[in-house]
Amino acid sequence: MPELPEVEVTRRQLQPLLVGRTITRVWTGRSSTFFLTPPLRLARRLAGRRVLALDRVGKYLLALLDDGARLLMHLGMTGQIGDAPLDVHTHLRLRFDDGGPEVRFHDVRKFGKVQILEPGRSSPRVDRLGPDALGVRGDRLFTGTRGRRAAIKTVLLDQAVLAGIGNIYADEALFLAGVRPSRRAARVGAVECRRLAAALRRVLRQGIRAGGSTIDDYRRPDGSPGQYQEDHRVYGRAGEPCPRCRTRIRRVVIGQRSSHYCPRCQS
DNA sequence: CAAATCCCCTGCAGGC
DNA sequence: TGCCTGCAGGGGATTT
Repeated sequence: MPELPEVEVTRRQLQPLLVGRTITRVWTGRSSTFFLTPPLRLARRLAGRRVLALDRVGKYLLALLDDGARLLMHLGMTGQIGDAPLDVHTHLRLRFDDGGPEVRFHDVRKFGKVQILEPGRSSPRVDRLGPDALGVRGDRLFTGTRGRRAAIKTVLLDQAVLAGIGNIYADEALFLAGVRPSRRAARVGAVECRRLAAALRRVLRQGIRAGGSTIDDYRRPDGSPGQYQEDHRVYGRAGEPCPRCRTRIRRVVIGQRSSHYCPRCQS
């Protein structure tokens, strides 16, 4: 479930483990779904490279290398990078010239991805992304939802409109903004868009501060779980009382995704 | 063009 | 106890 906050927490903790260090040895697994760049080529491209920076865009991490290439990484559903477990689900291991701790990419479900982006080149995966959700403003949400007949929840999950929102933070922001997830996106007005944008920024920042949400798989680079799940107001709380009005939280499926909302507070 | 559907992958919960 | 089914979900590809 890594969404923007989980990826950002990963970026911050991973930064000192990658940036400034030179990769000496690379070990890879063989999963063809995980490696967008074939494992042997990826290993050859990484060996000897120094990492200059670690950036995030939406749910993607981008490690800038000293030859101008970039390593694109996505955590998928169950990815963990850093001091991750070493077992059959470990797909990538990086060792460094300083003899310090190795960095591992572990991913049980293999929805995660790694890919080398050669110097000056990008990827449709990145190019397609809308603006990063952490700085979203109401007007962006407003223009991004015009002409969209789909549910507002579905549009929030569209990475081309906003990059970084996933199922949890969409539900949480919609609750804070008082907007029902099933509402048609185009019917959400400018005022509500502004309120929704503020709610998104708020839940994303709160999520980062709490170290992300750990439902079952997510772990920070050091292996510790996040804490934001404790603060979830509606996500995963179907049947529990709304924290604002005590009405039972409802769970419905919207766009193949479970959605949670308060039928009284959200319209 | 938008939206709906399918698929990838694995562990786990629930039913019998 | 063990087997089977269904579900979770990010996101790309395909179909409607």
